[in-house]
Amino acid sequence: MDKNGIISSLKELAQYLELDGENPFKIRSYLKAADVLEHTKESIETLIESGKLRNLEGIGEAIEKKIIAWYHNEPVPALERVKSKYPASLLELFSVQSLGAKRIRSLYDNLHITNIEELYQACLDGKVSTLPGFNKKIENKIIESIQLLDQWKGQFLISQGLEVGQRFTEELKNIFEEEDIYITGSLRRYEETIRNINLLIAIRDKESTIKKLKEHFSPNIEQKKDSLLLVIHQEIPIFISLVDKRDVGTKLVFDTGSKQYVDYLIQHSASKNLYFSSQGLFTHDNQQIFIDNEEKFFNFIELPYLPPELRNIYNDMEVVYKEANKLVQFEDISGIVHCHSQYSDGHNSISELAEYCIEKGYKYIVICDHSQSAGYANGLSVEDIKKQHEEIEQLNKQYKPFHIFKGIECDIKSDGTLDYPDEILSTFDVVIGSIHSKLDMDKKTATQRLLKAIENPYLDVLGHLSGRLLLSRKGYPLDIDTILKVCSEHNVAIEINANPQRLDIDWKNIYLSRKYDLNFVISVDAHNLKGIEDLKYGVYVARKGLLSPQKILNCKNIEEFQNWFHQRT
DNA sequence: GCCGTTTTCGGCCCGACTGTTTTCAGTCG
Repeated sequence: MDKNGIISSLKELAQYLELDGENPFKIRSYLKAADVLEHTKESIETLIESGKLRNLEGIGEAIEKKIIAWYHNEPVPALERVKSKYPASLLELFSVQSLGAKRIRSLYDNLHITNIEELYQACLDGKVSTLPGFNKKIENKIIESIQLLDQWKGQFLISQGLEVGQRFTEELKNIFEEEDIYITGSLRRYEETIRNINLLIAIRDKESTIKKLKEHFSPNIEQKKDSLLLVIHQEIPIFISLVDKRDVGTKLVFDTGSKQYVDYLIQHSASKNLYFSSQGLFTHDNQQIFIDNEEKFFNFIELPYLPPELRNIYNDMEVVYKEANKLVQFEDISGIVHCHSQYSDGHNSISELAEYCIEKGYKYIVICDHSQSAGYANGLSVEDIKKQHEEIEQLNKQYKPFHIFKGIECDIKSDGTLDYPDEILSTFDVVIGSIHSKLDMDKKTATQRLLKAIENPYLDVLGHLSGRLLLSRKGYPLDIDTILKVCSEHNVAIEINANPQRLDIDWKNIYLSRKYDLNFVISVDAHNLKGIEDLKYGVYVARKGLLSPQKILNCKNIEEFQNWFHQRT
């Protein structure tokens, strides 16, 4: 079993034990071990062979033994025992909101519910609300949560898609040395979530390509009319289409989409007496025009080239074409904002984070740990803040000219106040305000809560605006237009949270906010070094929202960045 | 189950919220 398999097994064991009513601390130690393993750079082979597994904090004798057994594909008695007691499908229920181990156990014992479908039916029949520990409200919440899960079923985060897509593309490149392979579809457009991975192979000879694909991926391959469908077990469905090398430009445009944008191109082509379809581009007398790159295609139909991430339908396409080459690029980013350190729930020290940023060529970093009321995330006490600021001042001498800014991700409490008194807030260079608690609000309450926070002169940046977690939690309802308007009046910047689970503020709202004079920060919300690499997702969100680098604070150099925050206070 | 230690067992993260609880259990972040 590989590392990911072992991590999943540890989490699975923890869930089974929770169902079984085990000691919560024992359960937590399995989860902690899974977490430690997940954040260890070293491979599982190295850890086991060098005997270093036990050196990891949270892995003792018992867990080490289990990991080694899984590694050698041997059964682990503790897991086998609990597995035999409950149907595996029961674990699905942990993904339903309002359900924890106690309630799941009650559903299983009393109503013999073993999966989400049975649970949904039992809720519709009104059976769930009659159980002790449940009621009508909880029953309705469960129904709503299952409906959302159903809506998200079969979807994946962009980060998951890219990982699988890139890995698979490399694999294909080894098989097809001569052909060019492209990622297309929603993955190439950097949509927040995707349903499948679309690849395009530019081929010389169709028959031999299909033969090769079948040889390598049989029996997981299905041939469709003019494409091939590959289903890799437990991963994301992969569609592969093939195109004559001479026509790769046209096909790339068609396969990249979006559907609405391609429809727009079809109409536009028709106005030029050209016919554009999945088969290619044709003249009015059905002569195919072969085009071997995208720029030439756009040239031919007399439209400006549009980068894939912008291929959507906007209210005003003229603006999109006009702005397309002025948009922020990855290279424009000077500093990394919103990193959690070991002071709260991050995995790395401030110096590790800083050194990583120096190595990557960034000029500064803003450390933003959680504030005091975020107990679950080890939020910083006033004492911790003093200690952290002293450490940062020390490190700043050492790392000069690189600069570490003193930031905080300060909780916006349920009444809209911030989590520290003014005299503490004034000690930070950057205050990002975010909501982490009491997410179940109506639109008016949520809007008022944020407006109150925005009016606080110490709030510099409004963090992950909607509170959504893609494919797992809807954001709270908000009067977004009012919030953005008031932010511009108070000169509060908006965070573009680049964590692929969030991508919050939504790019569509960035586009709609063009009428206001707003500044943005592309922040990583990183909890480890790898999280800093999420920056790219934020850059794509900003580009989709048509932002230029002038609107993005962390495109500024150290002095300009510092000045912007200082002139606010 | 892990850790640290006063070496062999006690502490481990917890506060807010929700429901109908009239003092607590379960879930969530």
